[in-house]
Amino acid sequence: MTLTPLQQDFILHFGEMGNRWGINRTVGQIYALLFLSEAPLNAEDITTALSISRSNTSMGLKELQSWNLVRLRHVQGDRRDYFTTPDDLWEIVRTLIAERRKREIDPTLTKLRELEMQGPQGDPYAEARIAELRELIEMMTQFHDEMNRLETERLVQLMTMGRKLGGLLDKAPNLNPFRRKKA
Amino acid sequence: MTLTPLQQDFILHFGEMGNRWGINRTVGQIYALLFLSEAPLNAEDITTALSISRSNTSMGLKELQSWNLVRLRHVQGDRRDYFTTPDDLWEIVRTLIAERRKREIDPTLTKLRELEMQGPQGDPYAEARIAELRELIEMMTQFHDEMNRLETERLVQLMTMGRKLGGLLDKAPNLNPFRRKKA
DNA sequence: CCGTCATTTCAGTAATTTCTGAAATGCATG
DNA sequence: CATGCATTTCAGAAATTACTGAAATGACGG
Repeated sequence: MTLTPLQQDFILHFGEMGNRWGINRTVGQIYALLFLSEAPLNAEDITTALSISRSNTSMGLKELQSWNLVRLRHVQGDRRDYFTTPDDLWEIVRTLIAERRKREIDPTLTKLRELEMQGPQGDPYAEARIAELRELIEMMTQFHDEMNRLETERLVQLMTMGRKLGGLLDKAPNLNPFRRKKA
Repeated sequence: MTLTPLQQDFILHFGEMGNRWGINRTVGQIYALLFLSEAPLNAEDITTALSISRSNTSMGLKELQSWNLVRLRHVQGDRRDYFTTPDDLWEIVRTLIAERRKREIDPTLTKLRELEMQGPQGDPYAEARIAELRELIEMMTQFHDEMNRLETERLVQLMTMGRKLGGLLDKAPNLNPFRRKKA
């Protein structure tokens, strides 16, 4: 496995960004390599392409699988595991959002509910703050569930509406208690 | 500064989650403490409440300021700096999204554009993949810009529409080339 | 079952990040 | 312009995370 300069550049960037994305450099690089490769790659391919140890590749792939970011494939007459990323970028985005929610949001929602279950503790401000935060997170996760239900085509329609979105909301029936707080 | 059990529990949770959110434990704890405190706190308050070093507090506050997550306040006749979090949770969410975009998305968008500027490199698959990724990120960042322009009231209206959202899109004028790909 | 090859695990090491105490800097007041 | 506080900086220590090579496990074909 030898890389083109374009691949090199892209892979190094993903490696650097890995930290910020909550994965390590190697995992970012493995993902970038798979993302740019049309054909599925096996662990040996990845190991040589990135000049890392075989065990590091194994751990990186395990991590990517735990994120549901790679797909396992098999090639006829070859017992090694091959990996790819989905062709559909929207599928990748959906996965990323779902997994980040699972890791970054859901545990906190659980904790907030747990704290509220314990009832008043004589700290009204903190209790109100926690309740408000829980409500907001619930609203956002419910919205995410709804967005997830939409077909990609609809999602793209919504996202490309631009300035028209405000106008469309005007036409919507008055569905909820938050609408028109003041006016 | 002595903490209630409720505060303790919440603060420890935010500390643990800090890693996953791309900040460290201390920064998460400082934020949690400020979030639950009605009155602004100074660095000394934070240092004693969390049993950390004064310098660690200083660095943590600097980090939170770089994220625009805390507000600096001053108290009459006291030359120390006091800190709070915004009362409005939606403002906090907007800030979080904006800052994460700045750190996690924008640099990659820049890099992708840079790679495309270099023109064809004889690797059509990788080039197509990069172009597709750039387009998707551009669509999402533009959508984010639009959402950001909406007043909170409108945002809440949109988010609480639930199942009605699909129906509303039906009523929307056909604005874009992605709509109705097949049918 | 045996041998071969692929993958995973794991203990030790390397690299990185976080935290501390001490020193330096900044800044308002008398 | 010295003094007293508040804050920041920074070098080293402590803690955590990432990576490697070697050994263990698994899985298939003969």
